[in-house]
Amino acid sequence: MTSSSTEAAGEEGLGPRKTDRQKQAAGGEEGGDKFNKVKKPRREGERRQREPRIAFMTKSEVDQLEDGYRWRKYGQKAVKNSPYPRSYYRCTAPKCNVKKRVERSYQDSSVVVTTYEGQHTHHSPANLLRLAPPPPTTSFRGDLLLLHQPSPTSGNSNQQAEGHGLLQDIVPPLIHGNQRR
DNA sequence: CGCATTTGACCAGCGC
DNA sequence: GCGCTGGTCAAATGCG
Repeated sequence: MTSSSTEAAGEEGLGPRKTDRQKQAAGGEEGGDKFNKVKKPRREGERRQREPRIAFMTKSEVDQLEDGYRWRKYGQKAVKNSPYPRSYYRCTAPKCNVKKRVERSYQDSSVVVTTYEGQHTHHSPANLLRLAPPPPTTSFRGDLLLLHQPSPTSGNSNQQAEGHGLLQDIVPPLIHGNQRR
């Protein structure tokens, strides 16, 4: 976190999101418009949309990889490339717009592809708890495969070093196989 | 009671 | 121009 920071900057956005979705299944007489645009009005600042997407494979049987942060599942969709559905997680922190995308490998059901988007702006709850439970036998961290991120920007060679030190930045060294729930 | 999860619906972008 | 996929939100429900 000292330098790097790609660009992120963040702050902004998340403003005009009042558009009430209000499903048509409510009450009944709504008349007028049935639904307003309720999607991402990302329009301001054309110089955006370049967050560091880090995708890496992790050999694990559970989707909820305890990386030290609390994730709230906000969606699930089935992709065509995989017979398994893809789960979308988001950091529970209000100021943390970090998103996580968990998908199972279509070849190895024991391997899940986790794609992190953004960086945490707060400390991990696990750190505050100071939990230090020694994992008994779970050693899924042994297999970590870095995936490359294709750069859509044509003409601009955007293929910099792959992850490397970046991984340690997004993955805190605090992983305990303690699963609640 | 609170929080996390689940499911459905809708939109936006891209491809053909 | 239309279709499809992917992505996100919103409300409801269940469990602790």
